[in-house]
Amino acid sequence: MVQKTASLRADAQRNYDLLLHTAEKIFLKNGPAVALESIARQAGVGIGTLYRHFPNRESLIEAVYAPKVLAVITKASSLFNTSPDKALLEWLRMVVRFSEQYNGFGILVRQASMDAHSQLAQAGSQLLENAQSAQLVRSDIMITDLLRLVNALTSDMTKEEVARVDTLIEVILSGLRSSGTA
Amino acid sequence: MVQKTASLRADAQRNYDLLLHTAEKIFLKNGPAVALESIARQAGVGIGTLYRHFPNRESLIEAVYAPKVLAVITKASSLFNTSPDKALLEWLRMVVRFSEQYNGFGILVRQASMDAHSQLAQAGSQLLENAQSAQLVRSDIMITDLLRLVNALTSDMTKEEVARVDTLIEVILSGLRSSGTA
DNA sequence: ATCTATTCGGAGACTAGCTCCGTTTTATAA
DNA sequence: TTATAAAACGGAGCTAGTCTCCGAATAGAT
Repeated sequence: MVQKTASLRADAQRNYDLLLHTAEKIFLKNGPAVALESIARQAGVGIGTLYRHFPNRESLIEAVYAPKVLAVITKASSLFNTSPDKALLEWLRMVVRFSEQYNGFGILVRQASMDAHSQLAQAGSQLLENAQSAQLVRSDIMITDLLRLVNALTSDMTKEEVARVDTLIEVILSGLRSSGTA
Repeated sequence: MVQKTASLRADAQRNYDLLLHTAEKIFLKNGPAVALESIARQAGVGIGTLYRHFPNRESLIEAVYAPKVLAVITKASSLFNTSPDKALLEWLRMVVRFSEQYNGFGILVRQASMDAHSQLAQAGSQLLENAQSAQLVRSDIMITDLLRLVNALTSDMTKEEVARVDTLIEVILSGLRSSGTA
């Protein structure tokens, strides 16, 4: 049960949760462009109720993906004191895994919530800076570059393309190691 | 004047051209999601006429970008007998330039026309194979990987992000040079 | 049990995609 | 020329989806 704010009325809280769970299920199955009416219907509430809790599609997407974003951010913290190259690599792998699993969530997050996206960027930039201080990654790279590459990599993929992801990450990572501007 | 097929009636040909030019202008300014009605209106024809010539959004996009795709394919041929690494690099630069200029045209093309996309892929794969034969690019890369990376790079960019493109291409290209699976 | 603030939910306004078909225009040939 | 048939036009109108508004229903406090 996810509390939206302090003290919603019981029915409101119930419907909020129902909508969130239903939306996640449907987004996963049909992508984020499904008719919002169908989410409301399947959750057993009226369309008006959906729009009261989530005034537009973005805010619903944001709410659905917030826990995932949080997980990725937490992961970054937990990796902060491990060896810089492995930390960055492992973190990027996690971002990619989420992005695969949740149908390009990185891009969704970017479109739906600048706020969530910049939190993500901030978390990652710690790891990137560590790797750069250790001379493991060229110095002219910014975290937004990495997120762009990695998110773009995984958006809108067919089954066969998913199989290529590991190779492509390797390419990117080994590209990152090269000299830089100097 | 672009002939659609042999012998259209004069008014039909005129409207076809008008729609194409108007669509290109509007896509460039407002992106490919604009209301098709607005294209018809600005071209001075009825919406029915637009749909007769272009039965859906994809076919209009495909028609608008076809000359660009052709240019990129032609470029690939013209580079075929130059030094393999430079050829591939220059070709990818051209793809990226188009993609910047035409608002992520690579991805559009992929979504709008599997056919155009696979022609693009075929043209590029010649250059890629040359580079791989010369041991300049790791052998486990496919042309679709490259197109995906490069298109991903340039889709949906803000002004500041455009400035990062050169760096990111460098990253990708230097990543491509590394060992491979062996 | 009563009352009031909160929430519900669907009717309906609005927008964009797309189709259908009566009207208009072009090309042809008499 | 003019008549005619085929081709093309274009917008009314259908569908589907987003989003709003407000009378009805409900929770929870007294």
